[in-house]
Amino acid sequence: MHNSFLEKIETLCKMRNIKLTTQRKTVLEIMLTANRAMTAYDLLDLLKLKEPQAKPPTIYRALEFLLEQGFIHKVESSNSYIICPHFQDPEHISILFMCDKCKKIIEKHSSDIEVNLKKLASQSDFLIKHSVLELHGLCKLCQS
Amino acid sequence: MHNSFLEKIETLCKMRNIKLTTQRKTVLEIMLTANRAMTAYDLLDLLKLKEPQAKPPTIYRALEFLLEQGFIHKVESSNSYIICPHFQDPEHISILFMCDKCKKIIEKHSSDIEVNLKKLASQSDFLIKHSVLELHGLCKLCQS
DNA sequence: ATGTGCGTTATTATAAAGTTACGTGATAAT
DNA sequence: ATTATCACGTAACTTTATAATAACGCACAT
Repeated sequence: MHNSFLEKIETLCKMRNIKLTTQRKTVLEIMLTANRAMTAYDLLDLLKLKEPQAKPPTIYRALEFLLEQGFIHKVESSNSYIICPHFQDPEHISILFMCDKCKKIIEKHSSDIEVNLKKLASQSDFLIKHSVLELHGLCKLCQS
Repeated sequence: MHNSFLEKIETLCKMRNIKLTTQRKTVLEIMLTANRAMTAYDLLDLLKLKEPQAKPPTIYRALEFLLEQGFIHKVESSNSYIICPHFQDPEHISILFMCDKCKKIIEKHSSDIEVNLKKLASQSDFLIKHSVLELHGLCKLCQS
């Protein structure tokens, strides 16, 4: 199931010479198992099952690490966090389609949109560092 | 200066038959004067100068009203709120270019991007209700 | 004019999300 | 071995937002 995902992450960490500690790996596993966006405190509660001493900074540190490495995204409009299936491609711009009913999130990409955004930015000599593209609405199943 | 903005808002409220109360108007004035994104508590502090009894719910109620009417946007990635200069066009998708250094926000639009986003959404039969497009980086002045 | 309905405002309390500060032990680099 | 850095533990706190309920006040129907 998600073993291959974790294995790839582990390999990548070795290549980057950074430490995927047990704690960080546990948080990743929790997120993989959940397979949906979760808040920091949701994650903290689950982390506590394995590491009862965990406190808010514990989870925020792990999230910071995972965000830096591009393994997860922060979902700004719901203050939550979600696995990024495209961590191999660090420069990608992700577009999140978020169903407001069932809470499912689909990550998509579009080079057309990337090009258009960059064009729009360059018109104002704006240098893009990070993009937050979150589209709220209803998924196919939740429309009927 | 920003009188014309307020006048237009007032006219619009009359047309919609909704009440731009003194409190709500004061909040709008504060936002217009500031001319940048502000957090709810920034706004609350300034509102208190005129209305010392104001409490968190006071500002959140005003913000809720202004958001519903499309007079302001919530900036999700900084938990703040900003005037929307395009309140006349309720269906527009706004793209916010946010300078992480000087905090200035430029709102832009692109029908190309709108079309592309809708196309991408329809590929998954996703029905878009609301868009959060926030691009972080450096503005022209802050790059040098 | 008067009550009644409903939107607005007031007040208290609490929840949710995130940070700061400081210490300790492990690791690794020289 | 020594020192610098990183990861983690812990307590306290700040910031952001919502819940629950009461009181006010105007619109308008009788």
